[in-house]
Amino acid sequence: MSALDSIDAAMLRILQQNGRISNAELAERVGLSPSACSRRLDILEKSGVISGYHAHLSQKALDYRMIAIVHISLSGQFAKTLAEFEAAVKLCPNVLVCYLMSGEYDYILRVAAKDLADYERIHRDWLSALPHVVKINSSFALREIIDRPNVGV
Amino acid sequence: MSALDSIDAAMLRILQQNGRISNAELAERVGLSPSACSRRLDILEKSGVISGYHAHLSQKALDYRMIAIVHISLSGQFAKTLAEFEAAVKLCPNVLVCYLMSGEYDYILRVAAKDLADYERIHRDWLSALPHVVKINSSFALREIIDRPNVGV
DNA sequence: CCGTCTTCGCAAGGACATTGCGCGGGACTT
DNA sequence: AAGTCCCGCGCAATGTCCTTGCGAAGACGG
Repeated sequence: MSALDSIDAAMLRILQQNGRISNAELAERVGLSPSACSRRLDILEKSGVISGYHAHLSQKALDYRMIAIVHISLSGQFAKTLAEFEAAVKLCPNVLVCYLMSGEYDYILRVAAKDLADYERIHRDWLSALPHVVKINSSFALREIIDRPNVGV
Repeated sequence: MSALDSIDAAMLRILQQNGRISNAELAERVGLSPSACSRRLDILEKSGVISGYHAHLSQKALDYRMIAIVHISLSGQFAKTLAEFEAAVKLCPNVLVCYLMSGEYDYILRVAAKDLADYERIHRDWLSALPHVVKINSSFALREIIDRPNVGV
């Protein structure tokens, strides 16, 4: 996998903001012929630099309307403890985001649920079953103020 | 704007997972002719149900590598106080996500920065300038475990 | 029972994506 | 410095796809 040059970077910047742009227009905006652009795009996709394309829906169209922010502390910071926790949390499909954090808690999770009953199920079946957890703190999003896919978009 | 039927819902579900699928294949997977599918997609986009399409990049390709989670408390919960804060926070391009929350803090923000110096600038120029703030608590993501665009993807 | 409205499928024309091919410029060797 | 290799480009062609106009079928209400 070779390094990204400035044309690749321009392509990525455009595709972050408009993932459904046609190859022809993308080529024009980065100053390439459509064929060269198509070949570069193919490389970016196959090498994994672009991991996918996704439609961004307005909140009223979403099935999963409820967002919970979950702070979790583990019983230790040993590599094995972290690895076991992370392997388990990856299996829960409702966890959209999970970061290992600095600060008071070890992990922060963003969990999507359809409603409160659905969240109760997720909490019971998934979150409570995560290994090495000593503290779980759930907060709910009352309202979404901003949800941008990328910086400055 | 009419309600979404089951075909619209199927289209949205597919487009959430593959935003660059061709109209022809999308039509086939929801059981419509390409022309009918194209017209429905046009309506979904123009009515705002689909707010955009975005390429999802692997973290190594991103300019903005550093993620900060910022908890903020305001001096009150009056509608005017919240509205003024929200109007101000929307102006900062580095704030990717902002929720009004239940729990200890009033707002939680996900902020993207290029590096620590960039974050220091954002904190100084934007976050510190937000109105009615009485407490700011920044934590940094040490490692990304999960970053899914949608449930179960 | 008829008019209207909506949404479908079909067909055509124009745009688009992709692949093979040949060229040119840079790097490296002799 | 000349030769060679190799990577990436543009061009061209072909097959596919997207879109729009058109007519028909069904739902609904007067």
